[in-house]
Amino acid sequence: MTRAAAGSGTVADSVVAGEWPGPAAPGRRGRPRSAAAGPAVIEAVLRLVEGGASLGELSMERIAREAGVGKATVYRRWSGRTALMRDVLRSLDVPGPPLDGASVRDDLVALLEFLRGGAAGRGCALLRTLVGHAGAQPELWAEYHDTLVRARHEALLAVLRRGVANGEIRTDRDLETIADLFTGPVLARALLQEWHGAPRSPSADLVDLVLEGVRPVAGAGAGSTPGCSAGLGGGAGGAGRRGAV
Amino acid sequence: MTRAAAGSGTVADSVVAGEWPGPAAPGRRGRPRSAAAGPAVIEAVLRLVEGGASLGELSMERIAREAGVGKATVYRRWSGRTALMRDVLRSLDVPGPPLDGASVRDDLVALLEFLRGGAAGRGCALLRTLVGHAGAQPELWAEYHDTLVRARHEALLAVLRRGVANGEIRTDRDLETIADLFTGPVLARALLQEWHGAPRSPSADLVDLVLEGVRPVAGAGAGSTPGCSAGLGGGAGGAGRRGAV
DNA sequence: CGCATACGGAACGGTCCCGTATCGGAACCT
DNA sequence: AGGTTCCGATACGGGACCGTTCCGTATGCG
Repeated sequence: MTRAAAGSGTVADSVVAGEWPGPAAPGRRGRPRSAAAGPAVIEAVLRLVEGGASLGELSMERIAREAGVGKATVYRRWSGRTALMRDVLRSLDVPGPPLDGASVRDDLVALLEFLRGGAAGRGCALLRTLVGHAGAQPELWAEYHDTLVRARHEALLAVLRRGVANGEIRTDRDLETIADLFTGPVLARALLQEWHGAPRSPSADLVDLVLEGVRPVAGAGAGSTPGCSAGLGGGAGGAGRRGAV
Repeated sequence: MTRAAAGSGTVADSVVAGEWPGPAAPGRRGRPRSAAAGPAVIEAVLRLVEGGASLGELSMERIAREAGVGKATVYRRWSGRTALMRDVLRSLDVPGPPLDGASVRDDLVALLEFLRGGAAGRGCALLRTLVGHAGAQPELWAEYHDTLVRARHEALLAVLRRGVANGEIRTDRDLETIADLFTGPVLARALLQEWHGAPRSPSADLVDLVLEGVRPVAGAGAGSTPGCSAGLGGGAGGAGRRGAV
């Protein structure tokens, strides 16, 4: 095991070496498994997907070659392509951003910025690849959805509910629809745009624009409606905060 | 030619039979090409993609089988998979909705409704498939983008510019960002959601919410800001129109 | 009618991949 | 040292697909 683990251990850093699949018994007798081979394979998959490969082009042979690993070593750790892809997904399951709860607006900005960051690099490449194969590999998509999407969606809904309680968000619209207003533009741009140096407007602008739209209308919503023209002026930049808790 | 053209000619209806690729000379001598085979192949590709097949699973043999057509017949009309896919994309190039220009809001609703409709059926399946393979097949994605995306994006921008001229849309934000606010939620939901009976909030709600957010803020934007609390009340349903021209 | 061409079907050689097996060597435990 | 296991590499039989070519048949033009 020399050629593996050549890349900067992006994954290896976040995973305890040795906890990879397979019968890694404690009282093992012979030569122990290389701690680097597993992460090297995961990393190779991510590198290939990032390079634009679709799932169909991800042959086990190519993965092993890219990882600098024998094919048998891959099969020794994973039962097949499905099990491997599952662990690739889990390797991307990083905790979400801290939401201090001080300001709904700031939490939304943090969430969207986190989403954009995750959707920018290899996360975006994987998301695109999986979206394209969601029909062909439903359980893989379900795994992705349950592992990476659901938690963040729940976090977003929690923030939005706080906004509703504060009176910053109108109650006469479905909360899921409002959530789509925030995440939709970020996801759509990540998925569809040139995704190589694509221009990105700041998350703060997006949040401010949408917040303006989902604010309770006068004479309708429940809570206290902030002053109608209290918004920031016309200037650019992420000027004043609005409606803190 | 008996088994082809079995499906309801969804594509054949919109294409002049006989204009399909290949040396279809006018003064041809022998047996003329079947007018049904070409559309049957296109239809088969769409059917397969709609059924969840990724590009890698779209073998020429499977396409021919699905179309009830010999493989040689496919190769007689198209030089290969790339040329075939190009024509599949073009078969989906339907004209956009009529934008009467009477109301910016109504035009936006019409555009989004059209977008959602196109992104709901086979258009959505093809979009997902292509997004997944955009890295592997850049020229195919470029063809899709130029054929189907660009025109509608330009139409949307034109409507938004009218909104700017009317004073319905603030000028201190990038128009592309504002366009993303409208299209992003629709596209993201079409691409990511369960896409089998996925719940959809009406386009009108989306337009009204976003329009509220992109309205010029008091004391800043150029045009006349419509009355602050002029919006519709809290009720559900697609109530009153706002800010007609 | 007769010919030219298209048709569906089947086969070709070639390439790639799968999942398994086997190799010589290397690493680790007892 | 000896035994055991993992390592990368390579080879295997089986299968799918590619793009082409050849059938025997069907069909329309001149």
